[in-house]
Amino acid sequence: MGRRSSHTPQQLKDLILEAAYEIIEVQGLAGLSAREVARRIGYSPGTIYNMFENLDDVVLRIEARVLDALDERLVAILKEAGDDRTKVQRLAQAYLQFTHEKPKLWNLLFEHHLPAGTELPVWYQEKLDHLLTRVEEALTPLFPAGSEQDRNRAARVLWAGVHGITSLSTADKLSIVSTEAAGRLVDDLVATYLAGLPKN
Amino acid sequence: MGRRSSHTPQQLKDLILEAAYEIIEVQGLAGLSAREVARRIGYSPGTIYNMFENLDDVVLRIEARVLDALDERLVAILKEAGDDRTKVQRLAQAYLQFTHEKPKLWNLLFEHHLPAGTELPVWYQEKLDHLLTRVEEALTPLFPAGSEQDRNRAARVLWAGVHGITSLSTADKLSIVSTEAAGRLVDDLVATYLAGLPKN
DNA sequence: ACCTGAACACCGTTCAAGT
DNA sequence: ACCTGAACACCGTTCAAGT
Repeated sequence: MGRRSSHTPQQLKDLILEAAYEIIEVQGLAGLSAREVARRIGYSPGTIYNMFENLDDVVLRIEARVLDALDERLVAILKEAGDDRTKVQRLAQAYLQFTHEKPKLWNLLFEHHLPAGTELPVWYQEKLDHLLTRVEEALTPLFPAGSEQDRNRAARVLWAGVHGITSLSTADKLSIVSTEAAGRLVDDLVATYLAGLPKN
Repeated sequence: MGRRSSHTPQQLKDLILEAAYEIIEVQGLAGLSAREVARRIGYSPGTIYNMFENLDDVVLRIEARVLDALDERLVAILKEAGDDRTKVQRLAQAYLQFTHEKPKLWNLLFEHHLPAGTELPVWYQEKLDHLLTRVEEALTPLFPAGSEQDRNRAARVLWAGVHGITSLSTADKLSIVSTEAAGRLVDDLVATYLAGLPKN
């Protein structure tokens, strides 16, 4: 059939991504389908495949938006004035808050798996590395010069630790009842871990 | 149609669970379908629904087996003699090792979501609580009497922290390269966190 | 050139009907 | 009583054909 296009390719891509974003935000990855996206934007399913390689490609671009949104928040905190340890605490709390605000979108990053044999794109790994860099930055004043390796290990441990708390708490798998309780665990992790670092 | 049953109901249930376990172990949750299970055991798809409520019910029972298998390992470690802090380290390493041995089965616990509005069954929550109890047990000698609340918070923080490291490392989202590197992060988390606890 | 929509190969789940 | 398998309402993805 075919009809005269009423959208530029770029507009069409954005339309698709917006629709996918909304579906995931409300219903999670399980609610997403190419056919549902097509229905919402008033195009046929085939159109999705004219604009993107496949559904995984669409999902990966939503993930990119989520990673960028979190990065913005972390950057804003790093710009604030404040005590070094407090800044690390704020980063951790910002992560927790972000995941509790948009749990389905955040969960997407861990629910979604590429088919076996497919690797995450390089730009995706770079975005992850970038987030880790924000934590490393905040930790720099707490480590003596030349101990980048220790600092980077600490950044990974704290990052993963906060991730574990948020992940188990949003999944209701930590036998805690509230977001506040999760916040206390995050505070405790950061405070106690930092207190346990070798003095310098 | 219908044919004379060649299996007792219990045998049939076990057959279904075994088939589902194998599919998930090799292909992950994405590879599981009621039709594929039926094919493997030589019954029709409808039979799955005679024996279980639905596919989620089957998956939940696989999850139960996984949780039980981890619990067994933790119990074995608690029975060993050894330094208190070392025991906590061993528990954490056992968790890491378990998740790296059976990554798809372990991932199941976090990939699988019940439909909106459905809650995890009570027995599932109890199994989770039970695992947490193992960590609390190992931490008891490290806390003064009467500080159960602090101890339980520490157990949750360590549990979630180790979970975060294993989860991000098996998903390749921590910019680390090896299981050994993940092991070092786990050691560092436990050692540094325990070192940072208020002295008693 | 752009977009469609039928087609293919799948799903989960139900339930009337057959042995 | 037990089990089937057709039926319903979905999927992702492709690609010949229509405008």
